[in-house]
Amino acid sequence: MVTIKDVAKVAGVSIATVSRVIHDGHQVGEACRARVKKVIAELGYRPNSNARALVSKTTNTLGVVTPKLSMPFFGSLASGVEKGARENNYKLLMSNSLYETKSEQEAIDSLRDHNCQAIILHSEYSDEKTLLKLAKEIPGLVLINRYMPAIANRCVWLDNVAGARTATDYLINRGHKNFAVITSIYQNGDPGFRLQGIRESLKLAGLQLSEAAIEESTANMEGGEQAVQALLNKGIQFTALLAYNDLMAIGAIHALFAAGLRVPEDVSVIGFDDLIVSRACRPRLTTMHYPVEEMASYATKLAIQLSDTSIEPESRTHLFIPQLVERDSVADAPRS
Amino acid sequence: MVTIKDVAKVAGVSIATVSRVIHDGHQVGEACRARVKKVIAELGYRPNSNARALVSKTTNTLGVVTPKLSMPFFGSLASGVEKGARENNYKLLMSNSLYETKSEQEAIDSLRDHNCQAIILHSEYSDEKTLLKLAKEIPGLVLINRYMPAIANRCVWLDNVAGARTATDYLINRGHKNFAVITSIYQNGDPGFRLQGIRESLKLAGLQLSEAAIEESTANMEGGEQAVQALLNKGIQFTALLAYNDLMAIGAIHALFAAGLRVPEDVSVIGFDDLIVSRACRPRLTTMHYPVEEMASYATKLAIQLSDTSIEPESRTHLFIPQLVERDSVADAPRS
DNA sequence: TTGAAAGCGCTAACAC
DNA sequence: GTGTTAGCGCTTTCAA
Repeated sequence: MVTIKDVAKVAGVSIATVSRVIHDGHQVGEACRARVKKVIAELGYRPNSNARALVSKTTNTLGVVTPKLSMPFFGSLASGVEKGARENNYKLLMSNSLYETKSEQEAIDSLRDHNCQAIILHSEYSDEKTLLKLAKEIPGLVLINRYMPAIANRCVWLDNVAGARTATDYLINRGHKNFAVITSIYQNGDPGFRLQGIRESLKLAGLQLSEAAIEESTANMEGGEQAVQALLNKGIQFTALLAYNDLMAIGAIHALFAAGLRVPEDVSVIGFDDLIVSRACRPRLTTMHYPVEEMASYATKLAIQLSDTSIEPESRTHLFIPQLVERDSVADAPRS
Repeated sequence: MVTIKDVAKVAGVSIATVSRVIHDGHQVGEACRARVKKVIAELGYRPNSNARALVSKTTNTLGVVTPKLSMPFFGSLASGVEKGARENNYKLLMSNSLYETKSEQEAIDSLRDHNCQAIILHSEYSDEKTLLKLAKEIPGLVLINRYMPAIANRCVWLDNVAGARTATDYLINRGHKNFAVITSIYQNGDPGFRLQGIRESLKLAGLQLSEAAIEESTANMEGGEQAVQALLNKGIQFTALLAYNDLMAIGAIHALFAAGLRVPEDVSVIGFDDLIVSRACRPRLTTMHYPVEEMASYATKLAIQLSDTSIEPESRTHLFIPQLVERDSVADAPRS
């Protein structure tokens, strides 16, 4: 490993001078700078970032904590963070929380040991108190996909209620009157907000949504399938189905076809998230676009900005609005 | 920030003693150890990993370089690495190469600056010379999804040829005689091997595969669609279609249905990779399972092992075999 | 414009 | 058992 000393020795200068030319210091003579640069190139010298971090206390390192990278949604989130990090010349430290409060905490601690200046956290289960405490301790902490009024300027989140309302209104405008909903058994966070949006829109339109027409299951394809089967078994009549997310919507489509119903001719189905799978099913899924990757890059830049405590943080909110993506799983309500 | 000095002062011992109890040193008195531990807990002391890395030259940090995290395949890869890292108590540094040789190199360099001891690299475009040089310099470097005989014991790869043969043989055994193939325009790496496997099996079975029945396109859904349209436009007759990967297979299914052909009744389609999308399409895709996540964890453990140069590396090969996953997109050849 | 030197937080000899 | 001390590679005063 070639160190700053080696460079200094070969170039015949002091290590201070080498350090200066690395930092583009203008207080170095032309000839000297050129010589040092040449030696650096020849030796292939690269500053040791640990040493640098130790003395300067600035690591240019950013951490992300997400539940599980193998889920496409979080892959996109990570990708957005990576983009933001790269553009700002930051390194990216990554840790999965596996949906557990304990490993989430461990993940965060480990990032702090590394002097991460900025942290992007996707937390569903940690309670507000923990998060608030964390936010106080780490200036560069940004929450993604969660909103807490007390630290509003450090939350990058999606208006799930508005998204669900857009989806519901769209179905209403297409003439649908009989709705069913499949959602997650865990109603805290996103699922709860989306259900709320659905309820609001339906109520405003004077439409009924009986509790029996709301089926809870796991938030994946299998869950979607089971939920629809349950709905069908109960004899619920519906021409429009709102799913908590794309995966459930796709499971629903499978179950619907299996039951001899056509999508969208008999039943219109709408998803939420706009994952890549939504273009894989047939019919292609109409859904609400969740701009995760964009939000993640945004959150990254925000976190980096906030980590510089010399800058007064703006007290603004960072809210994104999901957009409807029309594909082929929704049609006008059939004339009955 | 609380340092080892603070702990020493409060506990009334020297920093060396604190360091010893941290490292579970058995050369510390019972009472003393207990007291130090108590102080550590009270103060919430956590060792600074940069300082630690600087002096001990061991960072317990592992890096991954993949093209793009938002692609489900790489998300799974990253997830597997994360698992391996977590299990070995390593931190994970992540960098996207975006399919460019230049940023791939930058990504690797940045990992080296951080004293990563182990690196998992998914490289498609770097040439062998570069890779070989890198491997020589970094003992803990492991290549995933690429095989180079010179460093066979540091490659974790998939037998694409065998996988393609399995897929092809399966179709042959189902009575198919008229084959078509859709593959990537880039034939280096995976696509080339898979095509080779197809050719081998077909030849062995005495079946023809005209060049016209092989259509190249981009390796995604759109590409799959276009390729099938091109095949159809050319008037190619086929009852079995082998796709380079799941995404192309799904695009193919869309195009087939659009053309009034049924899958699998008229045409059987088989994919490769077994991404989550393969369960999203209808019919569900029969495909070859690529155990990325498992391979990635394996590669991670291997890299960590190799990075410890005191251990003699085994000179074995790390080859994984894809398995057939039967779902609903393949049927017996129709009687003509 | 350049160099000497202090010190970031920690580990690991080496003393006692 | 426990303390003292010399660095790890670097940045950053402070002098010259």
